[in-house]
Amino acid sequence: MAVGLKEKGITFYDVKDFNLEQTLTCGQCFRWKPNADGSFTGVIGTEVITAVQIGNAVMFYGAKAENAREMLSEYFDLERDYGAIKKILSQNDVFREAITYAPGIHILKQDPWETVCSFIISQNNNIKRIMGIIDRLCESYGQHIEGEHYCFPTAQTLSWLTVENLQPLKCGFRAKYILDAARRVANGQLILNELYDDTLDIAREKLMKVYGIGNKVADCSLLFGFNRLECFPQDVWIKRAVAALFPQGLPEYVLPYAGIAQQYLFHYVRMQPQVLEDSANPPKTK
DNA sequence: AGCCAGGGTCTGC
DNA sequence: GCAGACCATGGC
Repeated sequence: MAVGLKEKGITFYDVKDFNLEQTLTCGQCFRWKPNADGSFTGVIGTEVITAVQIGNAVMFYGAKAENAREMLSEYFDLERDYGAIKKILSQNDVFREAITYAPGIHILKQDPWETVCSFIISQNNNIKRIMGIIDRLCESYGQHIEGEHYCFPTAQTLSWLTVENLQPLKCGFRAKYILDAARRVANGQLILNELYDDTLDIAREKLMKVYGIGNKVADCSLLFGFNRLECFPQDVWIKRAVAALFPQGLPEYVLPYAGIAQQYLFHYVRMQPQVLEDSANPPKTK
């Protein structure tokens, strides 16, 4: 059983436009695991959290911090009016379909360093394997919390390592990228907290000084780690979707929420790839 | 068995 | 500026 019966939880009643499962399995995070009872367990910062949704109520167990409620609300972006945003995006038929498929996706606000490091690992990789590498990274170099749960290793910790130290993780050519990012963060060449206040162009530029961070990883970091909702990361799936479904580009009214729109679209085309089977753009994959 | 994956860098035009 | 080779590894 994932949750002790006597453990006190934090409950958000009457959440709207939110689905825990959709949010945690749509490909924006890599450390939440489903339990047999329908709940999910993951680590936020230094705390092991188990979350469960019953209708419009979401309960979180395991949070010990004083400001846990606030922290959880921020992490899951529970205050934002997604209904209003979905209404705007739904003016477009494609986004309306994507939203209908998974209307409960929220953009998480994850730890910046964890997000940067995780999306470096994500490059030219598949989600299953990304999760395995990150598990091994945390188990090898993250602070132990309890049971099988570990913190994400700090940049300072990783900055001391060599590619040989990372070899058992099987992260391949990405090892040197992880180390460059860790060293830049540890020695102050890259100050992640600055990126909250920077313009998008400056923030991107700073991230892309890291060996191994290009446009896409920078945008994923800013979207999922800094809540920069106007970022529109383009991986292979989104590029395919844009080519097939938005040959003229995105509608203007989407741009302020392009990141949210992107996540609905990403999940939709990955789960329903047949929507990309357009006679004008025959997909390469059979 | 062979193509693909939430890409980026480097080289050569 | 752009195309193509190359990078590690394993999921499917």
